[in-house]
Amino acid sequence: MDLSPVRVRFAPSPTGRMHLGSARTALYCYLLARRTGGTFILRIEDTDRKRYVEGAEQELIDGLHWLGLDYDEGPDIGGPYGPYRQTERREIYQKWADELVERGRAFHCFCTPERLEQVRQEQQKNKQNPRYDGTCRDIPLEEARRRAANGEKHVIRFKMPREGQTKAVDVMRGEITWEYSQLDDTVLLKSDGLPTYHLAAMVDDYEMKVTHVIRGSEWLSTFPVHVNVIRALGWPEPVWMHLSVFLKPSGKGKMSKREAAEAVKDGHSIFVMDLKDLGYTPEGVLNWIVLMGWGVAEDDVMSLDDMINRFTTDNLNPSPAAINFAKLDHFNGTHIRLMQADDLAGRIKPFFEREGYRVDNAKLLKIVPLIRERLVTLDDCIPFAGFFFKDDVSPLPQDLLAKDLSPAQSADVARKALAILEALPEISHPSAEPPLRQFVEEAGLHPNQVFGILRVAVTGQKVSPPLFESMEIIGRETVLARIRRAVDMLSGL
RNA sequence: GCCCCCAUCGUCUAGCGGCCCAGGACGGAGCCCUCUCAAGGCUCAAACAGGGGUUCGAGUCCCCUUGGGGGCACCA
Repeated sequence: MDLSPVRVRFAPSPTGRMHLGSARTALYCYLLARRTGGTFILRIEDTDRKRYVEGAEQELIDGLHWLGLDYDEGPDIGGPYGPYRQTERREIYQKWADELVERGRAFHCFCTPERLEQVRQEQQKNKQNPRYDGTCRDIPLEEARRRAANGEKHVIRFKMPREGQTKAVDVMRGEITWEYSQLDDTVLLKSDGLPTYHLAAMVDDYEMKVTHVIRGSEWLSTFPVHVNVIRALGWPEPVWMHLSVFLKPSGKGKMSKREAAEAVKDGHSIFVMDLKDLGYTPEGVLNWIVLMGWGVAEDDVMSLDDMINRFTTDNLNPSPAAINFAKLDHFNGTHIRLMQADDLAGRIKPFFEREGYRVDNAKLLKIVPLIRERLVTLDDCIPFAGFFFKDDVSPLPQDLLAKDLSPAQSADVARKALAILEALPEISHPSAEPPLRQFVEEAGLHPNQVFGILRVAVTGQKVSPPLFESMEIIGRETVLARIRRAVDMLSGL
């Protein structure tokens, strides 16, 4: 791979929520830019005002920031080639559309949408490929300009050659060939004066000196249109990469709305900002998506910096990839375990607060080592450690029963353990474990029978962080009070 | 229907003609550790879609078939 500095852009349209596919495209753009010491640009492709969604641009920006994919030029921070929002660049597209018309490579088309729709249906009925029928293709330029000047509604279409073939190179796939007979006179400028993607993106990439285009493979079919527009204008061609699509977990087809909803049901989502709320970390998400379409032989746990150092366009994978949420869970848990205690504490604190707990930082820092290797997502801190911040716990009586022991026997065990702990001036891991273990042994019980009762008594739950460490954090008086209460409950069974 | 793309374990992938009776990771199974749940360690099962070529030799190159995906808008 050539390592000279690139200029790449992530160019989403603000028409919906930021999903995994966008995130991966952005990530690869970012990696290539950072790897080569190049520039990463954010450009908003908002030329479709019908599909424009309020707030979508902000979610895109938030998503990139959350993931840590900082861009060097963009709508909110500016840059030398702005503006970076296409609706703010209309005159530029106008100018180049005119240039194409001037060069005889584009033409005014006055056909109404209704007529075109009719033609399309006719063609389909006759089993022909739907395509522009060329009605306005040969209107003399002066006449066309006169009609346009008179305010007649029109679009500008690219005048695609009628015969022969055209070729273009995608780095992942090599050379691709199309017959011109299969290509259409694509609309470049809409009747509202705004450009379509096919013009806008090419113009902006040229004006913004983009050297490498990384985009989704849904653009592969219009790829020949794009290279023809660029060549008609005599512009230098960027390096092209069309990333594979993400398939739903079953591998059968693209992620659908229904599928997306299904994912949410079991705690997952294909939307970046949902993942944040669900307790996923940028590290986990990034590590997960970077490996979908780009493979490494070994050592697949990577930080963003690792990815930058290792990324290369040489082994990008063109085949579609099925989304596998189990793998996200794995990477998320792995990165959580890799975090420094204070870092992790800072990240789970908002999740406790979201549940309404008042969080003491010093206490939180003591809890982190106890739960770190148990968290798959950050919000798992609630089931594992929520009780640390509760004034009281409410164990289920039947949960207090030890395996193979009657209520009376369980109560007896609890009473004896209580006595042992009451004899201690303070309850800590080192002070509490030896005498309790000794008791277990002398009583001929299984450790779990004794510790299980205490766990439920003290934490209120059957699954918890390690018992002695937990008791130490909770504190002697509270621990004793809770065990006394458990003794009472057991006696009443 | 037409055009284009893709094809290695269930999934994500390594492999760019001999280093591969195919490596890693997730998931699965088993064992160990163990106060619960995890984490961790060890072990196992699991793939080159099929058929033709090319070559001394093919997962790797070519063709066909099959399967999958994307697209066929005044949407991106």
